[in-house]
Amino acid sequence: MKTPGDTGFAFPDWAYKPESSPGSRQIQLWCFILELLRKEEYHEVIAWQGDYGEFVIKDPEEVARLWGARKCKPQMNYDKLSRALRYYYNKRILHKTKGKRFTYKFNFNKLVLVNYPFIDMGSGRGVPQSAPPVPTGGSHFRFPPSTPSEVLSPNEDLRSPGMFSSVARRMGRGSVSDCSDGTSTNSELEEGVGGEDRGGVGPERAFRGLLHPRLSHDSLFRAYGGPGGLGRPPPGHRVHGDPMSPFPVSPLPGPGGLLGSTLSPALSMTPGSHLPYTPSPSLSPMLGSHFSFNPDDMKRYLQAHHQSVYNYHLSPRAFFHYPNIVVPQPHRPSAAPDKPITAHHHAPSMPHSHSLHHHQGEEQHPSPFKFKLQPPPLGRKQRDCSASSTGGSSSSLGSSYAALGLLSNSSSVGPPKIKVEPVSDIESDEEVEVTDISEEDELLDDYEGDVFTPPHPTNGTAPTAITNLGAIAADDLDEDVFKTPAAPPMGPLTPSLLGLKSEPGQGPPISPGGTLCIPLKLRFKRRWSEDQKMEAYGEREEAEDKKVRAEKEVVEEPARRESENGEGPRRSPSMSLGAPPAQRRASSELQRATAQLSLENHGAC
DNA sequence: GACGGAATCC
DNA sequence: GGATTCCGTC
Repeated sequence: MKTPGDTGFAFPDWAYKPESSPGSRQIQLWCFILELLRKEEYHEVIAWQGDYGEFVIKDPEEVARLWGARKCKPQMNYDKLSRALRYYYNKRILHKTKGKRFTYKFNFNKLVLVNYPFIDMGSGRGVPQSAPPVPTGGSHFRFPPSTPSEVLSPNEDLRSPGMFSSVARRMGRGSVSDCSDGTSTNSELEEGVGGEDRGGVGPERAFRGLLHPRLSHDSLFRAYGGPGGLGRPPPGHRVHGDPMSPFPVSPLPGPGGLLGSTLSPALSMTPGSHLPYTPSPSLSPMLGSHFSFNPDDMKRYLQAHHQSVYNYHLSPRAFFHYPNIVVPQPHRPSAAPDKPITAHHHAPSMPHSHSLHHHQGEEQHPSPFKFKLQPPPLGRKQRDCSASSTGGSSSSLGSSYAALGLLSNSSSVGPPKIKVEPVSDIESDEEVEVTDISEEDELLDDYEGDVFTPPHPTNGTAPTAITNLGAIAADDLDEDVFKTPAAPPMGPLTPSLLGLKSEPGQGPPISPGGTLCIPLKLRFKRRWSEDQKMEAYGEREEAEDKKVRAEKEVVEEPARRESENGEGPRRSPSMSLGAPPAQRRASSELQRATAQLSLENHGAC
């Protein structure tokens, strides 16, 4: 019923490129699907419906026929087509909306990667897709006060179609990442939770969270189109409270969808997955700024998002990898190892979450790494196997931990196949992909008692230039984001924070070395050698940590299980910060500079 | 209906 | 690599 055009479902143009690329005669299925979704004439066959990015195939056989026609496969049928669609699950381009027949959901986040390969995600490490592992599955997280959602009155007609379409396009431009992958994950969560849990951090909040507090509905409306704009909902379109919607307020862009199109398709399709961090004011600036799905804006957004996510203690998985940018590796608190780890899930505790630990050897915790046993998405056969093999858990544990020592080759462990993944490690796309989403969700809860330890730069992405985004987040976001409810248009997470150009009105950050007015590049140079030393030291430390940690885990795990609820050595009290403010600041400087250089380099492409 | 393995095609 | 085809299973 709804199409991007008539509902404000403003997906970026690239998402609708018929053949993806001019010379490509081999249209991909997802492109074809989008194509159909975009066309009014096929609304009776396939249409957007439900959650953002979600669509329902109303006439499976017809869609299959059309697909077959396009591919010159007259024998095509829904069974085959659906098989192709299922292959997208692992690729995280698409996922199934459970419980709804013929209903799938796009994960545009992934598609962004596909269409923006220039955005170096770090050799295969894609967007932590959807599932930016939300610390507590969304139900425990609480926005910091003064989030846009609180600023915007529920009565304000943010759902105005006109506004949506236009605002959406604007905002959407700024929401490329999602981190979501969470999309999938959260999608699962959503269904599992049945919507109740979304009350506090529901889609509405999520979407509202994208609006800058300062941008009233009116201003947005005026600024971005107003009535009659793209996205005017066609008659009969779902509106607020539509029973068809799984949400109190349809997250769908355009018709009834609160800020629907506001979200970029690239952004997690699942509001719930964003909630934990979407509200970050860091995204707000994007609203008013000129952001579009062009490389530069995309990169800016990604960075902002990256940091934003980090600021919200999301799993490292939720991070993109940028060239020369390596996520920090929070060190576990050496001082308060027993500290309840749940605390770190709350924004207020953030200030101490991400430090430059790896630059401060003395502050480092013996091991920044944490490992989490994660059952792999068992195939039917595998499931059978594991099911029949009792005690698989323990045995797998053993083997898993054995694999731990390998770290980079956990998959090589023999059966029982239980994936051992360093919680802190940014998985490669493939790794993420093989992880069963639903299981991930379940694991998210586990994370609650755990700590998301940022990945270690073992991915081969320009290990030399370490840009500690986490530090930035901890350094700046913590200080600014939550302190300035009524931030100016450019908000707390300004370009400078993102390692971009410094805003004229915003003096460059003061660095320890009194580099206040020194250009980023110069500051960068000045810091370079110094940081190199620190990094070298830090990396050695980390390598050691990992090693020791892995060994330690292997040894301790059995004991820990035995002691059941004992106060055994927790794997992670981590989110402490080990770096002195001054050093964090210094590193932050470096990161900014690096980020900028990185952007500049890419911008030149 | 949905899933996913396996073989195969292009 | 991205389907397509077939098929067993749930």
